[in-house]
Order: sequence, then C-alpha cells, then structure tokens
Amino acid sequence: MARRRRLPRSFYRRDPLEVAPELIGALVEHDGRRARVVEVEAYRGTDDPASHAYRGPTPRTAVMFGPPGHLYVYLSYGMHWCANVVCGVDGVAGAVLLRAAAPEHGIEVMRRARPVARRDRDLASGPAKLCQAMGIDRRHDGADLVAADRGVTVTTDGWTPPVAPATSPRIGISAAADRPWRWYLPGDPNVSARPR
DNA sequence: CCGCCGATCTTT
DNA sequence: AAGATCGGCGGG
Repeated sequence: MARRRRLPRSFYRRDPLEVAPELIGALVEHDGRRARVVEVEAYRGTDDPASHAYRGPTPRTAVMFGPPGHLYVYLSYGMHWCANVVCGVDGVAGAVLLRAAAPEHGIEVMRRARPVARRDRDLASGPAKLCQAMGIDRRHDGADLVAADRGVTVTTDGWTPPVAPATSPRIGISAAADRPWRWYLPGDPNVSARPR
C-alpha cells in the first residue's frame, strides 16, 4: 500500500456532506494506534436540528464554529467521549462524527484501553468505542489534525473501498431523523450495530 | 442474535 | 428532562 500522507487543510474546508463519504477509508492515527474509518455521519449547523451547533455557538460547541481540520470531542450520555472532524469554512458550524473504524495497528494497545472487547471488531465499532480504543478524550477537543499538535491526525494511503459507501439516516437522533447523512462500508464487521 | 434497561453528567 | 452510547442480562 502507498505511503501514508496527512489530509491537508483544504480537504476539510468543504461542506461536511461532501467530506463525510470521502473520510470512509481514511486512517485515524494517535499514540501508536491506527484504524481505518468505516462509518461516519455529517452534522451541519444552524440548518440541522440534530446538530449540537443548531442553536448557535456555546462553550461546548465553540470548536465546531472554528477553523476546519480540528477535532470536536464531546461527552455523550455523561460517560462516553465521541470525536468529530470539523469541516467547512471558519465561522460556519459543520463536522463529521467518526462512528466506527477497523483496527489496523497498535491493536494490543487498543485491547488494553478496552478490556471489555472480546473480538477485534468490538474495539472501535461505535463512536465511543472508537475514542476509547484510540485513546481520544477531552484532552483532544480542539486538537489540530493537520498540525497533529496533540498527536491525533488523519491520513490516507490511497486505499479505496471495494464497494461504494452506503447511506442511511443518522443513528440515535430524533430530530431530522429522515436525512440520509450516515455513510458506512456495507458488510464491514466493524460498522456499528444497525439502528431500529 | 435480539430487546430491555441502568449508568452518569452536561446542557437546556 | 433529554441526550450524536454502551454493556450486561435474559430470552429465542
């Protein structure tokens, strides 16, 4: 496989709906760990009732309104960290939630970070599992993925999925539940459990 | 495999 | 009071 290169700022400076499907197959890297993205969701700002940014900027969502190529990390249900890639132009809220990934490197470290995982596909098959396996938490909110200033980055090695990513409604939301803004690799065992 | 439910805390 | 989730439990 080709040598890995970091995705440039220009990659992120586009609408999340455009960036999201292109993140399928990219690699998230942190602290000796590496995983290939197999599921994402796009969130926009003031026109997206499901977005944390829907009601305008707050201390929590400040990063979503900032420059693209940074990480927006939030606490879900009071106990799980989830990570988004901030997209779009500076000042306009937009992000892509990293929902699931296939572990590629540093799997022993991931297993120590997630002792409950019985199989490799339990390591990062969900947004909070992905963060736990990769060691991403509140310290990484606002991290610059292009500069890799806190060790987290996103790269590509030229790999393209054998099949086109499929779409579906976003998981776990009640507002704007009809928008097909989730992308995933059909048949990949690391994709999170299907919604009801 | 599937469905139910509690955990835990920030934001509204 | 709800929420961009997860894992343990019980049943099929």
